[in-house]
Amino acid sequence: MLRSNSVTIKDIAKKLGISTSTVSRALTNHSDVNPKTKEAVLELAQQLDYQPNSIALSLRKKQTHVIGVIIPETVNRFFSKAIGGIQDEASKAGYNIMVCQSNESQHIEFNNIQTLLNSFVDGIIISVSKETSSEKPFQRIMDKGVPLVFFDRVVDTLETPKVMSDNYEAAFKATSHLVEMGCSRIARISGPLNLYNSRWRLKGYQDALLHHNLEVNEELVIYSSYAASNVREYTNHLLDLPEPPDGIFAINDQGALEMMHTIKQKGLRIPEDICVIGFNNDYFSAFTEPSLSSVEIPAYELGRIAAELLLKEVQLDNPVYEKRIVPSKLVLRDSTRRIKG
Amino acid sequence: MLRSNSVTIKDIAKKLGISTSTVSRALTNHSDVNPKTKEAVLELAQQLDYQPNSIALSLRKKQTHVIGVIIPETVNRFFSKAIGGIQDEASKAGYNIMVCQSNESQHIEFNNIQTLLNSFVDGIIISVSKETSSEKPFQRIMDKGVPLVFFDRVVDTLETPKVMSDNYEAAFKATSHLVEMGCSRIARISGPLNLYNSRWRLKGYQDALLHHNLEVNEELVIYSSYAASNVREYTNHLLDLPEPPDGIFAINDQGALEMMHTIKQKGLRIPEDICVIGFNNDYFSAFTEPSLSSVEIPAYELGRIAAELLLKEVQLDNPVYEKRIVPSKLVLRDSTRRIKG
DNA sequence: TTCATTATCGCAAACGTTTGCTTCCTATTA
DNA sequence: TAATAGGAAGCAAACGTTTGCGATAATGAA
Repeated sequence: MLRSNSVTIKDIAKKLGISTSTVSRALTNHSDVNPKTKEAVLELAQQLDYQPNSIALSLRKKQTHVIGVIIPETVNRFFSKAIGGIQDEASKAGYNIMVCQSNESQHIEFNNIQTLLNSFVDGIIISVSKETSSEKPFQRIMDKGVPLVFFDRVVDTLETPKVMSDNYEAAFKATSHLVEMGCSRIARISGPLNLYNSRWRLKGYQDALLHHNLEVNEELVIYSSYAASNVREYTNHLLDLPEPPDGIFAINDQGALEMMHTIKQKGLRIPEDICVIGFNNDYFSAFTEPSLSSVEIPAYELGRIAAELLLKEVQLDNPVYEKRIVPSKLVLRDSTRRIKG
Repeated sequence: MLRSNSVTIKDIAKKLGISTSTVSRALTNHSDVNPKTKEAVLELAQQLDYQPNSIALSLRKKQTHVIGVIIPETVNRFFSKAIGGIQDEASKAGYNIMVCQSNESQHIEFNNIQTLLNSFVDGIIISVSKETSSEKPFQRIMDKGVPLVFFDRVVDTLETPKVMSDNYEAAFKATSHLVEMGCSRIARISGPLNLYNSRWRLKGYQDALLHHNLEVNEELVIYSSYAASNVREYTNHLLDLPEPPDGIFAINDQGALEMMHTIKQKGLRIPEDICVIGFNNDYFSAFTEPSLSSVEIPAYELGRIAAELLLKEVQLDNPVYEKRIVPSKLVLRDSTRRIKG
């Protein structure tokens, strides 16, 4: 509030008996300024610890050097890693980021967008909430001429840069791996199908089964929200089936961990009786009992590339609708390591 | 860039044939404006989807409604939870947050401060890096009249609001619990001692031992950075001691998990041969084998309170140096559950 | 009718910059 | 010597608001 009045360009001008224009030009390395006065300005600026007022700059230049980021939630390790990538790339270019979380709510997500637009961010990077079904809010961003980049959870129908992992292929690989380990009844815990990712992962899972001449059994597919609340419930449901699964492709490592816990409580052995593979390769997965196989999605890289694409869009005037796919990696551990059945 | 020129107060004024002052007054609910014109302004504003330019407002009012947050790293679940608390509290008051991570580097932390000050944030919430030793940068923030609040990792010598957990008591409780479970040679993995938290946790550990008439044995204290790289190394070192520990108070759950893994590989049983207790109660800790006892620090609440204190400081003009301690909670599980003796 | 009061509104400055245009001065050239 | 070029600097507008002050008109009272 009573912010000690910081030194402005005017102070320098007054103290040097010159006009603000000249000071400005000296500071911004423009032409039309005598080397001597320029030096004097720079010296005084340094001495007075002058810092340009970025608010005034933003108003004048109509750009804030801030990019907005909307993610479902920070506590999700995948997204916090992605934020790291975004931030590193942004700060390299002199940009700051303003993070909002949608808490997986379409409504909050909409508010976030409003907030960021009102703050005049130079661009927005977003990974949509699992509720999100309408593309209107995003269309609105684009209509306003604000660069927009999707990452991971994309809205595929919009003509704007996107970066995501090879969801289909990742699921195909993971499922095929289970088959190769001798599993024939493979369950899949799927995310909500309005998410592009969930749809393609499910398709990858299904196609992998077909590719190995296995039938796709709808009773082995669980449609879960990402909330971890009912993991035990559907795990027991699967295990109590007349013909229970002998392999599980979980929604993520967190879910897989809890599933393994439930499975073991039931007296079943992993991987002998049932194989489990996760998703995202969380940091604890190497230390679980048994250690958990997983699919590694390079979250940091996803974020970094998203920022890269956005900055390209912000700085150049001609938009390029680039769609970048980053490869995933199968990380094999004990939870799927068994002699072929 | 080619941001479609949004509608301003001028547009409304022109279209209504009145001055911008009147429009402003109508919009801000000031006096001195005819109810009829006011209504007309409001209606047109709505119709044109007028959004006040927050940049111009910031310049004029000298406040940005943005609060800066500096944390060691987003991927650390403790801090991402805290961010959640900060954000929820901030947005309730119409504030946005700008997050920077120091990556545990004092140098980057300094840059972050610079960045945030240049962005004219209305206040700063910070949890210092583990490298941080100097208090100068923070003094500088305060000298500039920018409200500053520390949370969790505080610099205790500065006269500014702080919120933290009861580190001493938490460590005392955890250590005492191990003693009560029959441990007499309890190892402690400590964080770097320039951190206030680490010092007090160490003291709580030591005092608990003394309180139970056990000797404090320096060879059982490992000074670790938070980097997880050398966990296996020092775990083996401890286990290979002539008189190895029969209890471990780990630096956090992540470290504890890896330690448990190493311990089991060595053929030792948990908790029979050695008890392990962690810190922070990570979400996987209920599912490890054995499940991991831990100390729960309410990170979200810590963040929320930090924002609460900061906003109080921002909005009122007279600063209050409040120091808030939030209680921790022992979460007991199988890794310390054994018959005494 | 006249004066004072009040309601309503506009003017213009201010926040801290940038920048197109103008101005002034010096030095070069014919 | 006069014309001109060009270097160096200032003026003022602009970005979108808010707000103190003054202006105008209408209203009421005397």
